[in-house]
Amino acid sequence: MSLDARRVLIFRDVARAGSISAAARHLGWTQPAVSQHLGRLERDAGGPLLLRGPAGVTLTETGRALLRRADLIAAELHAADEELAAFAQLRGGHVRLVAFPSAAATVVPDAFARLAERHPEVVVGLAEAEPPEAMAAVLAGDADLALVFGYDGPPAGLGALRWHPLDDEAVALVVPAQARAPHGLAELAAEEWIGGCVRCRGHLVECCERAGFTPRLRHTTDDYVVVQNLVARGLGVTVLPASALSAYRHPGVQVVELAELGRRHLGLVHRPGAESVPATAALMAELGSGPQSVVRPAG
Amino acid sequence: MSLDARRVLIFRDVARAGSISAAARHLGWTQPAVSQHLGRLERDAGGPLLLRGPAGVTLTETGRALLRRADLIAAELHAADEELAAFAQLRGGHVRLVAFPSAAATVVPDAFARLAERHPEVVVGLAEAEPPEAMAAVLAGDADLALVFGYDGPPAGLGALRWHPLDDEAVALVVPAQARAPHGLAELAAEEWIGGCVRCRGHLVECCERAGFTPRLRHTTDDYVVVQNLVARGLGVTVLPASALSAYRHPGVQVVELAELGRRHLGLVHRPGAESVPATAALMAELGSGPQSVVRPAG
DNA sequence: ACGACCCATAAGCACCGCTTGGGTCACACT
DNA sequence: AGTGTGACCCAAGCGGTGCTTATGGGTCGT
Repeated sequence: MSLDARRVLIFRDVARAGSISAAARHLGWTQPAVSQHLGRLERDAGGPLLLRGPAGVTLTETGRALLRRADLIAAELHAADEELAAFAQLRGGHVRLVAFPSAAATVVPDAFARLAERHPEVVVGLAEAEPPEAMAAVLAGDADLALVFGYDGPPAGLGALRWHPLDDEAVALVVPAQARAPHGLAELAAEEWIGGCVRCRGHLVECCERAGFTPRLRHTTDDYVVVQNLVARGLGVTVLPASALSAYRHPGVQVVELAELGRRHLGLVHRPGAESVPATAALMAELGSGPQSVVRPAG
Repeated sequence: MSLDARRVLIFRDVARAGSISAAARHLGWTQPAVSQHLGRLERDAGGPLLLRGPAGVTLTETGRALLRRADLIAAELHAADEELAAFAQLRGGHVRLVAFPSAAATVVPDAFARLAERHPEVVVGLAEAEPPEAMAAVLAGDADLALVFGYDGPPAGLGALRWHPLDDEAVALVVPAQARAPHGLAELAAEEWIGGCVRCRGHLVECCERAGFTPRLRHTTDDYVVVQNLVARGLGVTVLPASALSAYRHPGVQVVELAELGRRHLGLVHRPGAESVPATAALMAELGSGPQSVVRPAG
């Protein structure tokens, strides 16, 4: 009744690949080899882990439970691998970072440059994903570190993952330059709003509802240049984090920082224990120590 | 460069046992077997993990780092083992059943009650849907089991799904009590007909066309009480399955079983392999073993 | 000095596990 | 309806992993 760790990891490959054949191709094996492993694993498990269909496999409830464990095991094994490689000093190790797009274009390259200067032997990998997906990637062992943001604290759904705060920034109201400067969100209940990315939009709606109204969302784009152009032409109002406004500021808009919009917190998410992997720790240090491109408000 | 999970766990045994020989005894192996595994693991790791001494082994710095990871992996594997054993022994697990409305109100509650008595930890879910939608739900993975019916065999559109027959019942002609008892469908070509649910209506039309005429459908309702009221008042004739007539029988109607109406087959539909998922198998057993509320005809 | 531990290495053989080559099934395409 | 494709499983074969036995070095105790 004891499971073979190797087969559990093979099962994970199958679950992630979506079919036995695809997993076999990925492993460089033939399909029956993987099939046999799964058969024995299911015999050990006492029931089917996945249902074979004409277009691949789908997990059973038992299989989904095992996959959660398998992800943890795979991630831990990978971390051990990196840690040992660093100890062996054969190479500096490998860090895989997932960052949300705007950070990937700003803070991350700086940190990568500093890391390359200080630890030239460390190899870095970068993928872009919004916070929920980024955290899922870390949880699944596909990444070591996720650069994410949350409003008024770490993002929701941390689960067993660890939160390592880096910085936080104000969120500001953006209205046309010629408009009367508002002193509260409630004054803008009648305006039309421009939404950003999914998470930003959710936060905007939340703040407005706390102020007593539901915003009428007209346009939606996550490009902060486009957003400001729309505002300058009077097509709506919006909110933007300070970093976006420091990267680009349209002359036709005015910016009003409001406490009721909360603050946007930037931070890293990782698995417990990952912070002791040298390469990961090095990247964390660079992301935390460097000159933040996130502009701190004067007050 | 990647570590073998099995060797990592063997290394953990050695570290915990304090010597290679002790770990070998614990594993039921010989000492060289463990020694060789460690050798290969250290080769993969790129450096020594433990120092061999006359009184056993002591971990190197690298080894201690690996041991921390190995403990986590072992714990996770053990947890997975227990979790899977719990599923296999039906301590927990979910089954989601989709049944057509009249069955959901009769057979299903009985089966659920028996299942709850025998396997109190199994959680069941129930949704109502007509056979085609129920089968689609199973195919889409939204349900594990569909309780459906078909005429003269399994319903059409099985596709890759499996059919598990439960029972079958006669379908009878329902005409006003004072009418002359018909001996065949063809005698009723001039009558007005009352249709039931979509599938039942389709089957009725099919049978009539096989008898040489197209029925004139006047009323349509899937309530078997209403249908019998309409028939009793001479507003039309219809067909009903035996179970509906055993649940309610209007005194003003007479019932004639006709072989040309075929039989209505009750059964379960599931995805291949699902029948051996413990929780699903348990519900299937209860649905199959219980006293059927579908009345078997005398003949 | 000798036995009792610890360990590694070498050679042999069994069996695990991957491959090859069948076959079924469902679906899409002609 | 026939055919092609891609999914899966099963059966048989064979190579290599991995366990065994056998042997030897090393360091402690007594």
